[in-house]
Amino acid sequence: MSIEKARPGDPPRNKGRAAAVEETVKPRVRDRIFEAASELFYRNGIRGVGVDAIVCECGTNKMSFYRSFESKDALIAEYLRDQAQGFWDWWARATAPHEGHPRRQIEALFDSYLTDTCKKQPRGCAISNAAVEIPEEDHPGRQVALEYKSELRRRFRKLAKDSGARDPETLGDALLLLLEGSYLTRLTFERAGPMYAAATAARELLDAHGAR
Amino acid sequence: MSIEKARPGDPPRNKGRAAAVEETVKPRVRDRIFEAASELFYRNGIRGVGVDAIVCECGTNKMSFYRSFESKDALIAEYLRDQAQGFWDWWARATAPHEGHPRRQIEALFDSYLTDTCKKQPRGCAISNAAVEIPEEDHPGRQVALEYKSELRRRFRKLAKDSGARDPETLGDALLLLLEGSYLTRLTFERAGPMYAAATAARELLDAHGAR
DNA sequence: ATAGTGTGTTACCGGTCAGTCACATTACGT
DNA sequence: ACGTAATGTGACTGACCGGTAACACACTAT
Repeated sequence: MSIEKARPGDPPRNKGRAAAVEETVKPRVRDRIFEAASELFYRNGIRGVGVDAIVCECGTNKMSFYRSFESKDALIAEYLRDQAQGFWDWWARATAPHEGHPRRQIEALFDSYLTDTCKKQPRGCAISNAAVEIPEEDHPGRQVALEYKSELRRRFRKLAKDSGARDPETLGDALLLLLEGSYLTRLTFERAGPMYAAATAARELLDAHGAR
Repeated sequence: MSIEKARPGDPPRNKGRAAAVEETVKPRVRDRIFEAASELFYRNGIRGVGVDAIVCECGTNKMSFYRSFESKDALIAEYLRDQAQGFWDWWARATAPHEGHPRRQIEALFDSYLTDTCKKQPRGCAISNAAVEIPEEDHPGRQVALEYKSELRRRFRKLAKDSGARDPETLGDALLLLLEGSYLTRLTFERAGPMYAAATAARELLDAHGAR
């Protein structure tokens, strides 16, 4: 419904791209597919994007798709792994300037989320969305989501502990809830949404737990 | 993948049900369809459930379906309205015993969520899930989700204000984030998940804002 | 020049999707 | 007993789904 389905017609919008002066002038088909799939998966949801739409978007064909990926489900799993990696990279960038100051790292995460991530990610957290879209227990993408979430919990609890919080498990979990809630509300509140309360609430919780 | 698809074969599991002694011994087809659809939608996701699966589950057929509902999308919208109503009913039940004590009402909501709702709702919030599954802006179910979320925000902010919080908008939004996050984490953390930090965090935030 | 590798083309498979048709059957109120 | 309303049956449409087959082309390194 109203989601523009790509038809073999014509938007091979990455085909004859202006050859960059770089030496690697040839983005392999596999990379083009992966990039197009990532964008479509995020925008329209995993289940809402078919293989045809993906190959159509990057101007290739289904055979090339199945020469590069074992199956659509395998691509989904890889997409989620890539999203997770991107998140950890962001995490590292946000916390790096405050090495050794766990409380400031936590604050930086929430601040950075609001100023950067939140604006670029209108559809919330790709991995959480996948967890919603994939109810099948044995889907290859589900394991990725599970590992990502428990690692996220582990990190928040670690930071809470390092900050000297009185109850680091509860504080870490609460911070996780705030972040997850923030991602989720991006889906229904366009701008000026409740996610802007996250950073403030995080600081209040840090104070309540005596984090320093 | 591994989600059991209903086939016309045989689980009309509600057809010749034991006639209750009640007077309304005849659940109309429409109601049977709606009930089956609600359960399937929640369990397997909206997009993961076809019309065939629904009518098969309650032992009827597609014609009866389209005699009762204009379309699948219309049924989805009605399903979401019903879910929202159920949520508001729960809200009323949880807050009623503490009429006139907004802070206690907020605490009761979080306590009730953890003791009741959370256990019965292994797939989180049906409406949030729908917001993830439906990217189409003009889908009839989307408007329902939007209204529900903004009403939820309004209520939390109202309670926060009535409790005398110093910054009721921020507090209300933060409480909303905690609840949303709790629902979402149900999808990836089976038990002993981070949602159990929600009630504690809510109390800490209430304290931080001087709510009484 | 040639061989290999990567890529594109077209057609196809079986299955599922939402939705509709004409028609047969049941249930119920009177 | 009869009429009517509710429900069931099976076949069907056109579109899309994930996935595959056989074959043609283009580039590049030797």
